[in-house]
Parts: sequence; C-alpha cells; structure tokens
Amino acid sequence: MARKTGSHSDITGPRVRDAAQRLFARHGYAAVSMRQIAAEVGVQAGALYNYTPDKQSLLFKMMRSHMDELLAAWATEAKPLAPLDRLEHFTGFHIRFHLQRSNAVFIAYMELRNLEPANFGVIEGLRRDYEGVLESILCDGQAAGDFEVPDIKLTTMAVIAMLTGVNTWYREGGRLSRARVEGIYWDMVRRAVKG
Amino acid sequence: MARKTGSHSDITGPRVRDAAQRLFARHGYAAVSMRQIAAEVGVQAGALYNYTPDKQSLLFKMMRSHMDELLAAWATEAKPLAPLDRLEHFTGFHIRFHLQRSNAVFIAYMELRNLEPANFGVIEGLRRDYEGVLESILCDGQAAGDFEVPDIKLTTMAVIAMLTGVNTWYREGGRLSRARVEGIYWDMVRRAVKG
DNA sequence: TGTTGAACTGAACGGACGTTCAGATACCAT
DNA sequence: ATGGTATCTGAACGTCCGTTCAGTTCAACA
Repeated sequence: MARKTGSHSDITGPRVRDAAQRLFARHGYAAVSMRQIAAEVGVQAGALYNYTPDKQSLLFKMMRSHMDELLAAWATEAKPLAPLDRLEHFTGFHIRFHLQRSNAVFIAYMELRNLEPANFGVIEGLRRDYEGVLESILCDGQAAGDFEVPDIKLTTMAVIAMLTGVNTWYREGGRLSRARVEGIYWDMVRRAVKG
Repeated sequence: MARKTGSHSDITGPRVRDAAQRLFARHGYAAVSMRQIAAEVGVQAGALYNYTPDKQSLLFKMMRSHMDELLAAWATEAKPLAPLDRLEHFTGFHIRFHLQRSNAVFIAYMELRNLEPANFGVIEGLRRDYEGVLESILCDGQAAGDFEVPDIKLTTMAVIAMLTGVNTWYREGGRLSRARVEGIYWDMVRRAVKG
C-alpha cells in the first residue's frame, strides 16, 4: 500500500515529467499514451500514478510551471530605466529563455486546446501577464516619445509572435550564433517601434 | 455495393472535409475521432469511408490543398516591379489570405507532426516554396539597395512568423478593421527591412 | 414498374486507451 | 533478522478507437 496518499499532486517526479515533456513536444499530448510515457521512463504504466493523479494534470503542471518560471525569471532580471533599453533587454531575455526550453515552449503554444476549461483559464491568464510585460514597456516608451507605434496591443502581439518564432527554425550549432540572432532580432524590433 | 471504387481518393466530399476541418482546428487531429466527424456531418462513421480511404489522408488532403491554394493564389496576384512595392503587396496578401482561412492555417501549422513521414515531406516542401516567395523579394530588394537586412533567411522567417501571428488574436468585428491591421503590419515590416 | 447503383446503417473486428489495484519487490530504521 | 513503507508489476476494468462490410434505403432511369 502506497500511492503516496495525495502528495503526488505537489511535485511530479522529474523523470516522469521530463519524459512526458519530450513525448508531448514530439508527438502531441493527445497522441501520446501513458504507456509510452511509462516506457520512456522505464516502468509500467501503473507506476506513473504514483507521480500524477492523471494524464491531464501532467500536462497542466508542465505548462503552469513553465509559465511560472517565465514570469519569475523576468521578475529577477535587471530593469533598465529607459524604455528603449528595457525593450532591448526584454528582446534578448525572451529569445534566450525560449531557446533554452524549446520543448516547454512548444507545448505551451500547441497544447492549450487540450487543457480542461479551468486549467486553460489559468494558463491563459499567465500568458496575458507576460504579454503585459511587453505591453507596458511599449506604453511607457510611447508616453516618453521614444517609440512611435500606431497600436500598442497589436505591436505587442506582433513582436511576441516574431520573437517566439525563433523556436521554429533555430538549431544549436547552425549558421548563426545565438548572440547574433539576438542582435538581428533586436535590430528589427528597434526599427519596428521607432519612427 | 458501392464504396465508390477508389474515386474517393480524388475529391474528398466537401461536407466531410469541412466538418473535419472545423473539428481538427478546434480539438486537434489526434483528439478527434471519425465518429465525431461523422456526427458533425450527420451520418454514421462508416459512411465517411465513401469519401476518404482513411483518417490520415483526410488531414493530408486538407493541408495539401491549402498549400496548393496559397501558392496558386499568390501566382495569380499582380507583381509590382519595385521590391518595396512587392513586399507591401506580399504583406497584405498574406494577411488577407490567412485571415480568410483561419481554420486551414491553424491546422497547417499545428498538425505537421501528425503527418506520416512521406506526407510531411510534401507539405514541408510546399511551405518552403512559399517562404521562397518572400525570400526572393527580400533578396531582390537587398540587391537593389532598397532594403538593409542583416540576414535574409532570418528576416524571412521573422516576417512570416509576425504576419501569421495575426491569426492568433484577430477577430472579425473587433477593435481594428482588417484594412487597418494590414496597414499597421506593413508599417512594421517596412521599418524592419529599411535602414 | 422493375432495376440499378450510390449512399448510408448498424453491428462487428481487434486493438489501444486511461485508470485501478492486489500483490510482489526493494530499501530503510530498528 | 524484522517490520514498515515507498515503489513497481502485471493483470484487469470498461470504453473508445479506426476500419470493414453485409445489408437496407431510395432516387433516377429503363
């Protein structure tokens, strides 16, 4: 008799979570079975239920902690005063953070529709919080006269889409170094917000 | 006795295809069953096999014809001579085409990993063809001295990611008209490629 | 009116799914 | 060695999956 009496709902075993993350990123949540995850870990399917109450919360906890870490990481970053510097800092931070966790990012963007409604609401809220980070930078810069953006919300979405898009093509050891990619993207962002 | 003797492999019934497209876009290919598609059409599951040999080619034909239509639509567009005009034209075309078919676009970007390898190769090739359209515009503009882009391939991916991102937030009847959205995006693209 | 044939039903197929659980196993402090 | 406990196995559960197919329906044509 074990089943960890409910404590599995706090910390999902890292081995299980990592295996699930790899498989979800590669094949998609709905296409991956608990038996496949178990095989990746090296156990039988039943053993997974010592670490998670069900498949859905495996996905939800993965996405939730990804968003939490994203916001927490930004919170600990230095905040330059000038909007232009802050925007540059945000651009580099976003690219670095997202390239370091491509699997988690991929899942966070692709598996939203596989979340139960309540879980979806939580993740959507965290996502909006993160968009708010960029939005307020643009807002401040606009107010200070540093930027010339016709629509702040639209620009927020456009810049985030552009930056997150790095994940779809960037490969470690490819033609461009990560620092060079950051530089080029910052060039584009800067020009896009400045008259 | 019927089964359309193989002719179903040419034209998937529009009713079936539309139902599948709606459901795939909303819930994802792997999460949608043939029985759900049948219910959406208003028939039993077995009847679907008069229109498609299997579930996979329902997805593949959907994605393939979407990409074919995208390339064909671009081929019939007028082509201004000046690279800057051509880029403006491409920007508007991309946004218009993608907003008009948000379901097909969503599927084409999200369900690549659910394609069998051979089918994946076909769609990937068509996607590269489309990226080549923008790439050659940037290339010509760079050669003519109209643009100042540090890396053509990177800029291609960045611009396409930014433009396609419209689909994630734009809603008909929202705060901004489609024409206004096109205008603002063109502003950003223009500034991003010009020194 | 009788015949054809496309369209569909309804049941069935083997298999995979998420999840449960009694029992085996391995490790810890005593 | 012994008892307790965390972990895992292996089998089973009910359900759903994609797909097949003999048989029914019915509109169009002869």
